[in-house]
Amino acid sequence: MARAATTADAFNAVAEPRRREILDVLAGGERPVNDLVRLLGMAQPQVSKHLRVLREVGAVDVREQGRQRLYRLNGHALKPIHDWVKNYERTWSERFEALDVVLEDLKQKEEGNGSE
Amino acid sequence: MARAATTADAFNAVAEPRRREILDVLAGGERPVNDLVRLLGMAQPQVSKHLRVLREVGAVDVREQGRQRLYRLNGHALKPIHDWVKNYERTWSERFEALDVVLEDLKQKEEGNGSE
DNA sequence: TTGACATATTCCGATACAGGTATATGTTCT
DNA sequence: AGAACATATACCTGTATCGGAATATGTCAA
Repeated sequence: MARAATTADAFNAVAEPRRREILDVLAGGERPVNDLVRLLGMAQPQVSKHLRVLREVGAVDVREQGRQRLYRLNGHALKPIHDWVKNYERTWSERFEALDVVLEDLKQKEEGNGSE
Repeated sequence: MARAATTADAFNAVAEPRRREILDVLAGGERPVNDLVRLLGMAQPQVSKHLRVLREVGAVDVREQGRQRLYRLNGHALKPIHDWVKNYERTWSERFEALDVVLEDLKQKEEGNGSE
């Protein structure tokens, strides 16, 4: 078995920095392909290919308008990533560390009550 | 050029589901390799290999103890992922959508003041 | 219809992965 | 020293990628 396909899920699709850049631009609103080509300075075929991957994982939607294709962000596809990574926020956030202290404290008291 | 190395950054390292599983276990505390092998039901060499990748991107630290190597989570390496994805939270969170409405409203009023 | 424009697809070559299996390295115990 | 244990590394194979270049598909305009 080789590495999972880039289209396997959002995690794999978004591992490519260029695709994140594309999403970052689309976060500002719907865009035709050529806008992305100009704004990101990448070749048109590569943009189309990256967009295909993003479409396959549901991170973007397309709409046809004349000879243009307008791409729009669909952030829903990124929710699983957020859901997973947010559980690690405590490892660097002071706010969560403080919360951990409180919870640990409560736990101590509970144990005290239970045993005495 | 081929796909970026799995060790290129946390995004690539974490695109592999097995490696996320490993981190999820380590979130519960320090563990020797064999614990991971048993808990995740994967072959020992694969676990070692995944741990190497996670080490190279700084997502885990190792500590030697006798013949064991205790691996510990280092969530800091995941912060860039969180920082990136959290900006998309508005696309699925009702709370953020409500905030967007408020901000849009403020913007309208400002424009009104400016032009009259 | 011909041409200009917008986008997608195809073919290429190089690269690196992931799992499997075998083996190497290092440590503890007797 | 030798055996048992814990972990890491090496080698193999199939596969999917990425960028580049060329080309195909589709739409509008004169």
